[in-house]
Amino acid sequence: MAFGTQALQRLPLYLRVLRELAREGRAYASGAALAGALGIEPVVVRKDLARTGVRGTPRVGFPIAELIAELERLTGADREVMAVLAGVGRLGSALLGYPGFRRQGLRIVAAFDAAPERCNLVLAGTPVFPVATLVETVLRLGAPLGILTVPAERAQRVAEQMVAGGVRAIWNFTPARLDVPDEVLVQREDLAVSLAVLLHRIQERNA
Amino acid sequence: MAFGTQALQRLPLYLRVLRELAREGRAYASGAALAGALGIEPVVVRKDLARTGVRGTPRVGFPIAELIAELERLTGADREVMAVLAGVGRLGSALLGYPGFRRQGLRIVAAFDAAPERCNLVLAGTPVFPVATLVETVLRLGAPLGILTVPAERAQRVAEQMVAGGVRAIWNFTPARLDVPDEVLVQREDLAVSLAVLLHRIQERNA
DNA sequence: TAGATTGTTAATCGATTAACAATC
DNA sequence: TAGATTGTTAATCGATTAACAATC
Repeated sequence: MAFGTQALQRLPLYLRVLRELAREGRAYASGAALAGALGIEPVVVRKDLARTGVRGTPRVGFPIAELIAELERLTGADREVMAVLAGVGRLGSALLGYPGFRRQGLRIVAAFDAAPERCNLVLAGTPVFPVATLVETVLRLGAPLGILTVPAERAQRVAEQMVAGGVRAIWNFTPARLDVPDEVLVQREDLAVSLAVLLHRIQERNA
Repeated sequence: MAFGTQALQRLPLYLRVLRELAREGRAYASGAALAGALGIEPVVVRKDLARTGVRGTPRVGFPIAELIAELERLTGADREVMAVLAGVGRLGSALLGYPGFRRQGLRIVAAFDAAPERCNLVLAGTPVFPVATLVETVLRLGAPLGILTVPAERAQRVAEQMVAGGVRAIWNFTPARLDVPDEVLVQREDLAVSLAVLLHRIQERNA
């Protein structure tokens, strides 16, 4: 069963609430309880959960453990994915230190930077290498995912090196549009876009 | 004319391409040129631009300067918005140093942190104060926007302090759901959600 | 006039919401 | 049996795509 982008974005939110409920010792959760915790409509929850294949019981709710397992599978949290990160600036080191990623199955196994003074360090458990060694290191490690946090003007070149190293997907935190082969999946994470949306909404609300 | 979320997210992308074209000395851009640069369909560009109210000329294209001015207005980049930031950890300092925000009209006028050793510094031009002074400082400055980059377990409390200080909107970088008055706009920026979407897509493509 | 490009209307697609039947 | 909750079908809404008319 395929999930649309919107439904997909809700899955990790359900997961978070369900883990909280599991920690409290609950075994079942109603759609209404999940909806309430997230501030969304119960029918949305029922539709989403129906598509996971996990069946609820009327008057009882959905089995939490089963839902967690299935949602972890759907969000990729049940397996480890090796990643490399290029660009150990402020944002790059913030991502290296982000504790939640590990829980979602992301293993950043190597980082790269152009500045010699940032190389041969270990940041948050991840060794930092000179960017010149990126292609060979990614090839050797076989990491399928590249995280791009370099300055925008270097983004295309480093992306190409990642592709040469064999990554199948790039998580692009730069505003640059990347020209890479079709089979390489690029997900853009653009704070400037988010800020523009936020500022527009603030304006709209003031009007 | 109201923009939906999707259309709204494309506006800053048009803006970026148009600024680039303006820098090259171009005065007009066709919808097809914009579409090509962004990898989207020309009809989407025409629809979006039609809603800005800027009219194009057949065989010529859209007037770049006029479009830029209108898109800056729609994305809030034509006015300054004062913001305060709470939580000067790795992510918080990354945001303080992000050069693009300034260009979009965001002025982070004060930052706050619970750790004394991070207070009374100036980071990327922004002074850092003890979080205990947040309410009074925000009241004094009149900043309408709060940026929340504290640990998740402190998010609710700091959000309440921001609201007490009078912010009208919160840009929430924590995974916490915030319970604030309805009139306070909350925009969530959840990297865990993005990562889940990315991992799902990687899995899907491998299947 | 011919051709390229904008602008618009209609069709399609996907997501959300409403209504209600099924089930424990 | 009654009532609460799940599951599903139909209606609505919004965004995208297709087709084509209008314009320079």
